[in-house]
Amino acid sequence: MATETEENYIKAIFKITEKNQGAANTNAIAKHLNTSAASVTDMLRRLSEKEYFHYEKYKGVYLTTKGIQMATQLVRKHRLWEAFLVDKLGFQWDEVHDIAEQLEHVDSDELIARLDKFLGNPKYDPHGDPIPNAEGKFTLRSQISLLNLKKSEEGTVVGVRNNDTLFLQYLNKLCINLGTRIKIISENDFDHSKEILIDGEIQTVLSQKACNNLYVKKTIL
Amino acid sequence: MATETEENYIKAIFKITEKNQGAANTNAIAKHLNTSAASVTDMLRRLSEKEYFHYEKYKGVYLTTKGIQMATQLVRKHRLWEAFLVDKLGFQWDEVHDIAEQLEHVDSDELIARLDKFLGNPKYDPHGDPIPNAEGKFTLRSQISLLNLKKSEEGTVVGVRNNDTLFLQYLNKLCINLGTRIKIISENDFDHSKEILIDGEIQTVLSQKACNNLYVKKTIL
DNA sequence: AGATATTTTTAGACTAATCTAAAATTTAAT
DNA sequence: ATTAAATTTTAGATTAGTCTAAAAATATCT
Repeated sequence: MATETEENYIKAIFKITEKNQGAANTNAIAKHLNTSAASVTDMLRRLSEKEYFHYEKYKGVYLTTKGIQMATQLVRKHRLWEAFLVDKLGFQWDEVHDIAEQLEHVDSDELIARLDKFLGNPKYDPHGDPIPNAEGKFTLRSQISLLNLKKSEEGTVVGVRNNDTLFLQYLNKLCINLGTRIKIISENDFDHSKEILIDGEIQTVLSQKACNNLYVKKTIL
Repeated sequence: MATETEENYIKAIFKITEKNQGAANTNAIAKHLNTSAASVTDMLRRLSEKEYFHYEKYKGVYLTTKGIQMATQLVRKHRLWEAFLVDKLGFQWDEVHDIAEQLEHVDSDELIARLDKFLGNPKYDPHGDPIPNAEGKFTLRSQISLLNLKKSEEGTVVGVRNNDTLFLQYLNKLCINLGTRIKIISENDFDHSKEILIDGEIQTVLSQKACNNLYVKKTIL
């Protein structure tokens, strides 16, 4: 089991990398945890032995699969507790963060499974943020166009911007339907076209215009 | 705010003095907290500056009013969480202690007030132990579970904890009803079962689970 | 009362997490 | 391409909580 401090470091790194798209640097983590850069370096050096993340001196840090799993479960716990505090105890949505911050460190899988069920397996917390399931999967609520999906990210098709027949026929030919999984293999900076993988099988290229027309729910993990 | 460790020391001292009627000694605290006597001495010396208790070398320790208040609030929090885990999340009464042990350290008076209300201001936890109110007062039980009846003590059945059909049928078979007198003949330290005498006639053995489920009014002898 | 056993405390050391100040490295700018 | 600025790391210290082994105090038993 990880200590509370360790869990907070993992969560901070997760949040920073989620936002910044790239390694989390020492100063950002220090600011996030309200501690000194020296402390962070120290902690990263010791914690990196536990393989939650990759750490290279002066190069910042990014989570391993193990680290991402841990962070996702923490997010799940945090958001379930927030849902409990608002839905059951009648707190306002802006009063619950600090309490959930404490509750999320309580260690019991059984507790979280039962809490989830008690709340009716909610998909979103009181802030509208998605609650990961026990396996760590969750979809972003707001659908985004494929334009906003970055390299190596994945999403599920949920719709199109407009029902242009030609576009729908085009999608058909590519075997892209509602529910189809799409992964971004690479992005072309010149014309903003994207190389994509359809349902883990077919590989093709979509133009910027096509990407803009296609809505997906982003898959985390 | 006290650290989690500090809170655990206060609670241990409270429980020991509650039982032993007198100062809590070093060894007892060490055993209770599963730590060494040396660590306890060390902790007592440092903690006594915070005026939660009086400490004199070699003489043991007893709580001040401040310490008793703190301990009582911890007990309140612990028992409210246990009630939540059993009544709302469907845990068994014997599964909740370790989880409540973690939850009780979450720091928010507002949270506890709302939890209390949400549970319907319960007077007793799932083990039949009384829950102190926000001011630290709690009602003495006139009814206690058979668990708390010691060897050679006697009581009259006044109720059951929950109306589990199987349990009621079981009681029926043993000729145990409201008003039945029960005397404890012996206690088994291994599995906490008790040998009992029913209405001065029938002798049998009740498991810990059965004892916990059966409420009696203790007969003053 | 004196010897023995038990309990408690001290001494010294360890780990996790933190700090400040100084040194090293990377990034940005002229 | 140097220099300046920002970032990151090291060095050395601190605090809370813990440990073992040894010393000191108290309790127990003839």
